[in-house]
Amino acid sequence: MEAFAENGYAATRVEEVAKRAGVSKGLLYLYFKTKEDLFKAVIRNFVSPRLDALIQDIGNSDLTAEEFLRGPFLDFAKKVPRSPARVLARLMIAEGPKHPDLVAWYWENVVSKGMAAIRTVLEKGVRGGEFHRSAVDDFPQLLVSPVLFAMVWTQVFDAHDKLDTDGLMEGHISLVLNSIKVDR
Amino acid sequence: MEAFAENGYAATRVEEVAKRAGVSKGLLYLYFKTKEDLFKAVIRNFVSPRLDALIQDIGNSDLTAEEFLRGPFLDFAKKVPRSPARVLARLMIAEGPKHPDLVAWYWENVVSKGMAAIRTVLEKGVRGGEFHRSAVDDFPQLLVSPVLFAMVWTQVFDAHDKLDTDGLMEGHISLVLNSIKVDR
DNA sequence: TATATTAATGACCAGGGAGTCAGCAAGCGG
DNA sequence: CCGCTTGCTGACTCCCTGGTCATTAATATA
Repeated sequence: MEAFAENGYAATRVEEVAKRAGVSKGLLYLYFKTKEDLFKAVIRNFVSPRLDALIQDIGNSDLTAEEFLRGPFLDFAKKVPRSPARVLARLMIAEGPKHPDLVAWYWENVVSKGMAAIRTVLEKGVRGGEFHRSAVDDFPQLLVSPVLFAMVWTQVFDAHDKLDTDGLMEGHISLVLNSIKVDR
Repeated sequence: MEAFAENGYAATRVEEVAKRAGVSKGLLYLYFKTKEDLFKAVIRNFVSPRLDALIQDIGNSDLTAEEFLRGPFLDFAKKVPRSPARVLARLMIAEGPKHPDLVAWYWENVVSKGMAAIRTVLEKGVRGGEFHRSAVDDFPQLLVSPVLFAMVWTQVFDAHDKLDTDGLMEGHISLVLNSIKVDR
């Protein structure tokens, strides 16, 4: 994963992967048919455990929708943009279009589930009278877009302008809540 | 640009670029010292004219801050995610870390200027009593993050879930305005 | 200890691509 | 018409890397 993250798929040498793993190139070809196979396996093995941990982390709590957004969701949003997971985002963006089945897998196992989870929370907020109906109901992506943005920014522009990702996320959540909360 | 956009830097053959340009590989090496040189020139030549056009487009009008966001800014935000410019974003994300001087140039000529422009508009809104002070003043990135998000989404996940980018942008702007506008 | 089976190595090969360069073509000046 | 300059070509070289496979090491079995 480190190797692919640093150099991208095409520029990464299989031998380099082998070296970092402390094995010979030949061994990799005993376990993976091709370089592409290896790549896909690397991605999947990177994602799966983290995904499980995340689902566990967020869990099914009895929080209100706002508490959920200010709590577990904000925690997640603060953590991810500086975690190793951000390189995954860059890889998926860069290499995705060339590996459609990998994207399909990622879609099914990560993105669509995440989206569904967010929809559920928002729906709960609306039904419970906490939130107005608003654009985020139709476009839950609006809740996550700063997360992706921060992941990208920290990898591309950090040297030129270090982004306070925690502040960004807090600002984002408060901005959104301020817009959708039913005021009493 | 097409070639690099399709395959990424490493997987693009210089000969392929030459073929699409209708010249020989040798000629490219008369004008560009190396493949990397060629790549940087391609990016710069792609960005520059569009940037000029954009600046012209937005211009200095006498719109209120809200009118500006609902007008020229929203137009821009709707147009970009499905324009050829989106492949540029993918390329910068994918290849940026390997070409620091290209990122530096892009930062100076595009990103920092864009950010400054947004700050100016928000500042005007606040000073004119249209807007509250809010998180977007500290993090103007929050205004653009859905644009980047949409550019990425349309290139990676369109096959699985076609995103209504226009709707997303309209929703975003109304959400933000709803949050920061001073109500009368 | 001897033998069979499984795990792992790394030298090797074939294909491909970045970069070079001798030479061809086309305009230009006399 | 002829030399001269400039623009351009594509065959060639050399290196690199994905993938193979004969060989060796380690482990299990008898």
